[in-house]
Amino acid sequence: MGRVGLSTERLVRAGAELADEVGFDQVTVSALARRFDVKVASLYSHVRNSDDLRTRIALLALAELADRGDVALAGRAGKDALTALADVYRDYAREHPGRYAAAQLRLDPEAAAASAGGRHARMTRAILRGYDLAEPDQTHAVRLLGSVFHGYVSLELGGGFSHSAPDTEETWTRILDALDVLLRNWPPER
Amino acid sequence: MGRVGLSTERLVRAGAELADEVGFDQVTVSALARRFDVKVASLYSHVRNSDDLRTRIALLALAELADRGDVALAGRAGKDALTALADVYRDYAREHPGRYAAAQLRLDPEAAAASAGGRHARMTRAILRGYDLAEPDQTHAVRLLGSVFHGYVSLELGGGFSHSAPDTEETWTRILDALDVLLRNWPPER
DNA sequence: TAATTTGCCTAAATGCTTTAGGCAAATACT
DNA sequence: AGTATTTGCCTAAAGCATTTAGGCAAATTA
Repeated sequence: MGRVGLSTERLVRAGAELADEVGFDQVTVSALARRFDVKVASLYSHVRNSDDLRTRIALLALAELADRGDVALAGRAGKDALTALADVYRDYAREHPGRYAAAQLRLDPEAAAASAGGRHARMTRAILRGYDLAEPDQTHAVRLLGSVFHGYVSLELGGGFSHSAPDTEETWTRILDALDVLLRNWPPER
Repeated sequence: MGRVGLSTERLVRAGAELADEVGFDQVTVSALARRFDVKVASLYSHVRNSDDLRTRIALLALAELADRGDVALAGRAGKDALTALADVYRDYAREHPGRYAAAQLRLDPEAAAASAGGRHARMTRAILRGYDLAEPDQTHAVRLLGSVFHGYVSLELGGGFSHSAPDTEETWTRILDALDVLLRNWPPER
């Protein structure tokens, strides 16, 4: 009967933890209510609906990722920076698979604008300052890096590379080596 | 009253169409029943449950993709083959976004074994025959290609590259150019 | 201390999932 | 053809998630 002390903040945080434990698509208003030992309807004062909850978890994940990226990039350049940011994504996905899945949620334009999406784009661009790429090649490269990071991480997480030699650790470092080489020798438009 | 002529085959096919129209996660046994103008329970004779339905849609998508890949690769090698297979994935995802999302479904080991997953791996390896890569570099390269294809396609589909110049068409061809160069100059282990 | 706001509640409607059991149409057998 | 069996879709019902409306009591403010 006493008050548990709910708030949008706490719900989103707990929702993120729940996502990491049982998967983002298992994050439900009901499950969250159970976790707080509170009736379902009580959550609807703090969160508009199920969709709103998920969107907020996505925004949290994007912000956390961007924060980690900032830290990782500080004082680094070139391949050092490339590896650091790549590892941020990969490590985050492995530590927080549910949050990482949330970060992939397709956001409506309003939420997207309020998200840390811009910070992510800027971080990737910052890496490319260590390489000699003029526009529009820089944008092409930003998109390639985004594709590789996201693609590799989500395939690895989904078990796409499982139980096959060589181990994924080795592949990851070799892919980063290869990207570094590629960025230093970006082919001119033919 | 009369019989509509349901079958697992037809349900899965209709489910795939539904996925393309409203999104894979909106594919529900109920929605499918509505589409056939049949009571929900009737579907349970043809499909074990909701999960079974989704898994079957995923297997269909993987098989269709592999079929397209086979056709595209026939008679091609080197960069030609690389571009052809890459376009298969990208085009399929744009024509059938719901099926493509389904193909990303995490399958249980049994379903995975019965899936066309192996064909996909073989196709990518076939491309690499046009380049000079020995193991374990070949596996690293297979994983890189998988990451780029999947990563790019899903980011583009999710609107990750939207409303920004240059257009994604241009980026796609430049990324394939870059991959071709990279595969021809794969950096040795250092 | 009284007034107001806030936090969680009960109640109820709607919709998806799944199981159990039934009847009639289609198919196979004599 | 007539009978037996299988198959296809049905009704019924229980369980759980989502969402809204309205209420009471604790916390906050005046």
